[in-house]
Amino acid sequence: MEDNSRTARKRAQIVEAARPVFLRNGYVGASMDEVAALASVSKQTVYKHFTDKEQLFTSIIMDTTAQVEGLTKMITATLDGDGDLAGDLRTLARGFLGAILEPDLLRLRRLVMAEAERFPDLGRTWYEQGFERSLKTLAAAFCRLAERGALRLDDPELAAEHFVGLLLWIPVNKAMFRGGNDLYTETDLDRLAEAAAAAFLRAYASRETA
Amino acid sequence: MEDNSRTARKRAQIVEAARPVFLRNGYVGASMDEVAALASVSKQTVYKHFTDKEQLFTSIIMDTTAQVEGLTKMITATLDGDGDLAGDLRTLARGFLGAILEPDLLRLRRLVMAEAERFPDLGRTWYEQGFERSLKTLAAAFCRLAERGALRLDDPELAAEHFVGLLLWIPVNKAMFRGGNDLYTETDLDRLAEAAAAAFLRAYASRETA
DNA sequence: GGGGGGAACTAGACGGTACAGTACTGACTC
DNA sequence: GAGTCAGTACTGTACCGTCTAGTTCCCCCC
Repeated sequence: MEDNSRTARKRAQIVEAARPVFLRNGYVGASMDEVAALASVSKQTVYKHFTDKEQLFTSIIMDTTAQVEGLTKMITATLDGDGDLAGDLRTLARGFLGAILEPDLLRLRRLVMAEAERFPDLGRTWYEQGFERSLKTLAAAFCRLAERGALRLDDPELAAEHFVGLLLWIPVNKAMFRGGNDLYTETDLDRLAEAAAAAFLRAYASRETA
Repeated sequence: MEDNSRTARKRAQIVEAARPVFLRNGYVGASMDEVAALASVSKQTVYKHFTDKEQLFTSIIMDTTAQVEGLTKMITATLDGDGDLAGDLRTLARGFLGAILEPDLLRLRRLVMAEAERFPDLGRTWYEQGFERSLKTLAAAFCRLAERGALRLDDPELAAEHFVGLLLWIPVNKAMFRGGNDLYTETDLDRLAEAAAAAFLRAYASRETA
């Protein structure tokens, strides 16, 4: 499965080292010398694996889109049970918050957005692979809930968009504009999740369950 | 009122020229030589008005917080009438979308977020002056509506956060990750505003008006 | 009204630094 | 022993902030 040849190992070293360098300093601010030094690799080796800085950057960012798997699993695991809908939505919301406020993911978001004009394909792909894919998974789960009569919705995708909007707009913006990660306590996050789930249910629960 | 002395004029020239340079290239990518050239001003003059690149940057970003006035006026002008609430909310939502998807404002958001770790004060101030202030204005307007019996809400600020979350999370993220400004047609925006206003009313309208 | 003094300005060179990408050498690995 | 790698020097470029020298503008006073 995983290629353990020397070439592959060196390449992995470079990628691992380059990620934090780009995350910390941005594309322009990142130095290839620092990448090589941090990877314990010579610059020649870096340029053997990646033609130039640009290609190294895009490779690293594109690799991160695989992390979405975690979110999609969380969605189906939480919503496809038989528990009470309100509790499940709260749990899912809380999980979303925890995942998306992870400091490294925030840095990645900042970086991709900052370079969205310099690397349009990068931004578009990241949005589609990360953002839209989890939205579609959520919409599908809502669809199943609607078929069981728990939700009332004409447009599952719109409902999914509204769910994440209610939940994430405020905390993500606050976190994106403030460097620190001590913005919210655990109970703050619980409260945010609770409020978003409740508002969502008022807007989208079928009448008999309310 | 406005200072027309040579000093003030030169300073204005520099600021006007520097804004697009920073917006286009980011903080690290922006060149002071380019700023001076674009302002038709010598570098000496630039450094007479601003001690260094950092101070020029923060001055420019801080200046933009004044633009919030437009949003707050829009809020009170739209919601403090006697018209039907649903229509007013739709109008307000549509206005928000138009304003926040302005390409230069998007670039500014990208820039401030990208530099939020390098300039923590900048990000925090921008968030508080721009973001929280309009949220508070909106919450106050909702409060007045609740007192007239049109809305049912325990926490006006939470309701305001939910309103903008429903409305903005999806289109703003899409726009931030994709460079182009041809993302949405006018009718797309109308539809987004309509859907957000409707969902908000389902969650927050008092029962008798539903 | 018209000089005159002084601050503000232009133009460009310069020092110091940092960086992308290349080239070379000697050592290690398979 | 052949290819790959570390270490490092090197080239060319870009940029910040300073400096010098000469010019223009503004304002006050006669």
